Amino acid sequence: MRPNKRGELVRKALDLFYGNGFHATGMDLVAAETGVSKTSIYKHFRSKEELILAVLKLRDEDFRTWLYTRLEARADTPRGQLEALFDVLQEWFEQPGFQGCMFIKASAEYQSPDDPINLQSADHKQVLQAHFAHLAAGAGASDPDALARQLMVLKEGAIVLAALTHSSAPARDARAAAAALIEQAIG
Amino acid sequence: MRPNKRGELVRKALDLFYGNGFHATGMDLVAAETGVSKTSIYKHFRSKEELILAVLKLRDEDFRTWLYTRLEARADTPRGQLEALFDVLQEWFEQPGFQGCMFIKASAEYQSPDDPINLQSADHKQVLQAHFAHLAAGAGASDPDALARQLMVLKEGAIVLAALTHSSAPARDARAAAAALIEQAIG
DNA sequence: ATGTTTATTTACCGATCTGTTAAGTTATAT
DNA sequence: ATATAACTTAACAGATCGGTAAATAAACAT
Repeated sequence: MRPNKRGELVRKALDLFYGNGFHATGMDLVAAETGVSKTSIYKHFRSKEELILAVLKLRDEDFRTWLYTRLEARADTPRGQLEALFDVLQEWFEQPGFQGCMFIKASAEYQSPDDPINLQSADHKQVLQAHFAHLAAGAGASDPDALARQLMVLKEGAIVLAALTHSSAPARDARAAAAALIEQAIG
Repeated sequence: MRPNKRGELVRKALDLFYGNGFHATGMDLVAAETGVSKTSIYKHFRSKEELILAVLKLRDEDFRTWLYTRLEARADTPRGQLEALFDVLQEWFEQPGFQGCMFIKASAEYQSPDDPINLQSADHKQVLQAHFAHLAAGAGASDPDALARQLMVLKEGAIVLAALTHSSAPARDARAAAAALIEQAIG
């Protein structure tokens, strides 16, 4: 398989899993939609689980790169980027294909605490929280970790409700709440 | 089927779906675990989807009854109940079988916007939000709906993160955030 | 040109999926 | 006692699940 063909496969599999769910998307469909035969898929991934893990890895990279880039485009100070978080998330919610957070959905379908899919999803959230804590520290927050955790709560809540209501309105509610919390934590 | 036998069936199906997921739980397993034959199940529910909808209806009643009861046990004023919300949620997170919000998981697996399962999940959130708005109005909030929406964002975020991290810590972060928002909205 | 690897198609495996059919059992009501 | 309904077991569809084996075609190096 050409090296970039594998990337196309994972990327297309991402769309299928994201749009239809993990259990509901069979490997036959993945093969049909990617044009890669099932035999070839299983040459590169020993199981469906391994393919899902590769998909989640790609999603983590894509999403974090996109988020960080959009935050930097909106503000060049740590505090400004924290305040811009829910404006950027609102952009995401308003994109045509928005269907919620892939990691939340993955851990909802594979909820055993020691399932690799669950662990990798938890890791994604951990990396994001560390980034927010880094920004909070740069902005001079008295307790950067606490502010980061609070922003994470708002972020996950906004994503879930935006997906459930098919509306970007929760981003505005979260934005208002975040502004108050940031003001309180930094001054 | 005896009238209470049907209730036992739905209740046991709830446990199975909640613990294993919806697609991952087959009707054969439901029949085996409930002791109700598959034929009898299909006498009362025309499809798996109808059973799931009955399960969600039961969950909505159970959860809201439990939540309202616990809130009233902790405070007898609207504002007090709003402030107690995340203490009560923390109780939930620390219960042995806690596995996140069933409605979020249901809408994650059946994400088509017009899927009855998705619509019923959205309805549950709507009813809860209306209750919070009622409390906020009783507490004298200047914009009760806005406060209710913000609390919903915190609530969903706390639930998702508690499930993902297998910890009740997000309840404390959400509690602190909620206290600031309530103080700001009511004074 | 020839041998070797690499990828593809096609068909298949056993298990499980939702849902049904047919025949037998149990309980209830008259 | 007997008719009727409720419920059971058991087997069966037809489709799909994740995953493989064998045969074929294309790319490659020598």
